[in-house]
Amino acid sequence: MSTNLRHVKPYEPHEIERKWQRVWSDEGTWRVPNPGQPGFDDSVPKSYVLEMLPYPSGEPHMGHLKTYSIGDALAHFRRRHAMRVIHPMGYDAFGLPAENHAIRTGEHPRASTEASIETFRREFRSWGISIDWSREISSHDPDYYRWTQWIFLRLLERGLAYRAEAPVVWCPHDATVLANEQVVDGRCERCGNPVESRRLEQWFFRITDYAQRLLDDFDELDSWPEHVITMQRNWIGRSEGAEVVFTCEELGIDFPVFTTRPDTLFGATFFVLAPEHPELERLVAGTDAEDPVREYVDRAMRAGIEERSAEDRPKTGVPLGRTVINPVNGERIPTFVADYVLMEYGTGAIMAVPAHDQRDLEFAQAFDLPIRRVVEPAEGEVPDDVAYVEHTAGERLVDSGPFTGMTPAEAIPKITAWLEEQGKGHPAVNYRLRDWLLSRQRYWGCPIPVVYCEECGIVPVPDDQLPVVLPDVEDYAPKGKSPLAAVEDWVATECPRCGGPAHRETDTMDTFVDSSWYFLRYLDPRNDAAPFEREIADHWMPVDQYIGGVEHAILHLMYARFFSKALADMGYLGVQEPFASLFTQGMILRDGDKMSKSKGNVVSPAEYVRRYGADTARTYICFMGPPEKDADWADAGVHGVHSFLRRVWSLAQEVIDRTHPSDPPQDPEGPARELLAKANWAIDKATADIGRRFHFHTAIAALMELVNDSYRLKDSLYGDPTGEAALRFAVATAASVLFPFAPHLAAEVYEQLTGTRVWEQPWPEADPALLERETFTLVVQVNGKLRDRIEASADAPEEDLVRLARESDRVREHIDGRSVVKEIVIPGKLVNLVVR
RNA sequence: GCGGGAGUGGCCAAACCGGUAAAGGCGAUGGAUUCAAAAUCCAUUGCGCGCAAGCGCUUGUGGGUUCGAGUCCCACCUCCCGCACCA
Repeated sequence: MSTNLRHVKPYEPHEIERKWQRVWSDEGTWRVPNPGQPGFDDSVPKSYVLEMLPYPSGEPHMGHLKTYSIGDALAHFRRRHAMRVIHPMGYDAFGLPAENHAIRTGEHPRASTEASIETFRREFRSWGISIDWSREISSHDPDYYRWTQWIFLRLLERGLAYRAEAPVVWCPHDATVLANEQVVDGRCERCGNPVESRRLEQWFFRITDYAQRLLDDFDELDSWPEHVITMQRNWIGRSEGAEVVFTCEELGIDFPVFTTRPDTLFGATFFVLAPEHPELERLVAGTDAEDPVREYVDRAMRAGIEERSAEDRPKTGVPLGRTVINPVNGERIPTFVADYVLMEYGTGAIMAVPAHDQRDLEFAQAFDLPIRRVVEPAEGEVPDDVAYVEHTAGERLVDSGPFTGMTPAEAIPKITAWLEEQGKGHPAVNYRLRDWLLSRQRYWGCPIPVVYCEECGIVPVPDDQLPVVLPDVEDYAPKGKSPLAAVEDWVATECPRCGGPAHRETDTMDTFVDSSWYFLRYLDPRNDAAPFEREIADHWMPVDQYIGGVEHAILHLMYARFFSKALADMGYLGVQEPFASLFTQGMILRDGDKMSKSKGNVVSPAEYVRRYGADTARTYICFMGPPEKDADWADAGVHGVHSFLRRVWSLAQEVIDRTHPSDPPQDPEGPARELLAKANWAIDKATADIGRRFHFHTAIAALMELVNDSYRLKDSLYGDPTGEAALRFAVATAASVLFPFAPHLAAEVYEQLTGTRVWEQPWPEADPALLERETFTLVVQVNGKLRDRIEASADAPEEDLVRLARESDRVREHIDGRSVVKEIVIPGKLVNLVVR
């Protein structure tokens, strides 16, 4: 039995952490050169390990600690597997919170943001994260946003950025437009207030051009969580069907509609336009319907998007008093305006088939319109108040002219082909994805580099005049246009093309633009001739492992994919997909809840680093459970991990004190062999858990077992050279494998034991001879129930195992006269005797 | 409604290919140490019956496949996440 440790020097995390942080900082340990720079070595593979860059606000929170603890563990693990790891850091510094703070306090967003960056930088260093600080960037730095503007101009030249009037989402509280993606349940993602629909002229990126490629290229990815791919797939929302033209003869207007069910065309009994539809005015101008329609449209536009999309809302609408012609049968059907039709999906107009669409059915019932079934199931009745939309075997078209009797699957291509012959339609693919609205009527963002000239219209700012520097303003309050509009001497400029009077664009860019290419700037951060050199980018890209919160599953990740594809198409980049592998971490909770200031349950990393040291905080984060899952922060758990680290420290101090450096023993016996085998088992398990699955918690648990066994066995090992060598090896191994999680403690202990720097050592490899056991515990079952465990020789043949099993007293009791009808033998594991 | 994920001791969790369910941690109990407490070290700790050897039960519920199921199949219940009047 082990006794209390001899008196040893106590574990002083702060002293150790300060020491190693200074070494890493002074020596630039984590710097990695680019191709062409001194020290560049292409003989080992590169690995780009990247965590999502932080938005600097206040101080880092637990989520940051988790992201960077995971990423750093991986970066260290890969470095020690002979990879050149690039592991940079930067700040997503533009954004609303700093600006809202400025509105309240008058403090310039630059001042508060840079103060926060200083705090983040200091804390990241205090965590001992292995960053190549020479590559640090911030999106609000003119040296950075100059190139954001440059990329915008390239997209503009290529027609991928454009200005257009369109129905857009407006947040009255933040007084700016938003991207569709920034609306959550009809509310502004930032401030939580209901948003409205407005028709405004805005800047867009033509991401819809890339909809199909954004879907197809999921195949190119190495390892992304399936649910993230699914979320993006749903967001892009590809539907196959047909575009069909309905014509208003009286006015000679064609109305194309998109449908996934051209087989139900003969069931169309009316036609509906969205309130935002641009042809509405023309349809009703000068008719009796004009006033009621205008009133309905006004009301629909005033109602918030949240209200409009509320569930179970009764269908409303107004007849237009016009008809359109159904191209398949020449029938004139009435037209309506109704807000259940959305302008942003399809063409903003639909053919209504109440028999086969639940929404159309509800509208038809409310307005007493005919319901005509044109697809019949093979058997069974369909209730009157339910639209028949299923696709079942044996269903057939009815009352559908020449297509009657076909199955829907047959009819869809035939009807579409017929429409095409008539010039009334064609096969079509529709996407739910909308173009990315990038302009914001706010101050703290990257200025959009264009001017408006009375003669020349929209004129890009020439490259040699970039950056368009964000000027200081007096008043940050939003007034429906950007605060920049008030800076008259900045706004007034001359046209770069004709030299005449012109004014600058005063909107700024969505901050997601800044973060759509930052991972490329890290690669060539001081380049002042281009955002990055293609050769350098192609060397490091793609990001081999990207790590961040699942909240960016759609927005950031899709935008960055789009930017990469556009840059690749323009020849600036050699990869289509920026992030080969993605890992989405779970949240840190407190008492089962998200941490938030309003709940008062926020715990800050700094407090725990101060109390226990960074190694404890980081190791605890990695020990809490599988990192992809949410996990509850528990002070008792932190304490447990701290005890473990202290056990490692104290054990090492005692071992250093009582033993002498030596090589690991060659072929030990007894407890020395047992401990050596345990150390090799721990290496094997931790390597697999970290490398294959990111299951740091089980890797750390294996180290706990190794340390526990070392405590249990150490007193029987002291005094014997072989035993002491095994003990030294076990403790050095524990430190070596612990290094990715608790780098300071591990570096200190490893140096004490071996005189070398642990990060310069290759990752340990388990000795196969020591992974194999001479004996194993044979599990003996009778009829599948565990009846005995017998120590058996590892190389015993199957017959011997069966014999051992049958000879067991406990097994014989359970056979008890019955006969063994089957013997199942799993070598090295168990024998199951089936008796009857 | 559509799509995705999850349910294992008092709590967090492990069990990777169908083969000893519960490794590791927290908590709890007992002991050592201490004037005492904290800290530390050691031991016990799924539930039930039993003095004990032992026996039985146990992975949300109910079925099935199998010599053997936490793991595979079917049906259901509960919870979480994403999207949602998407034509």
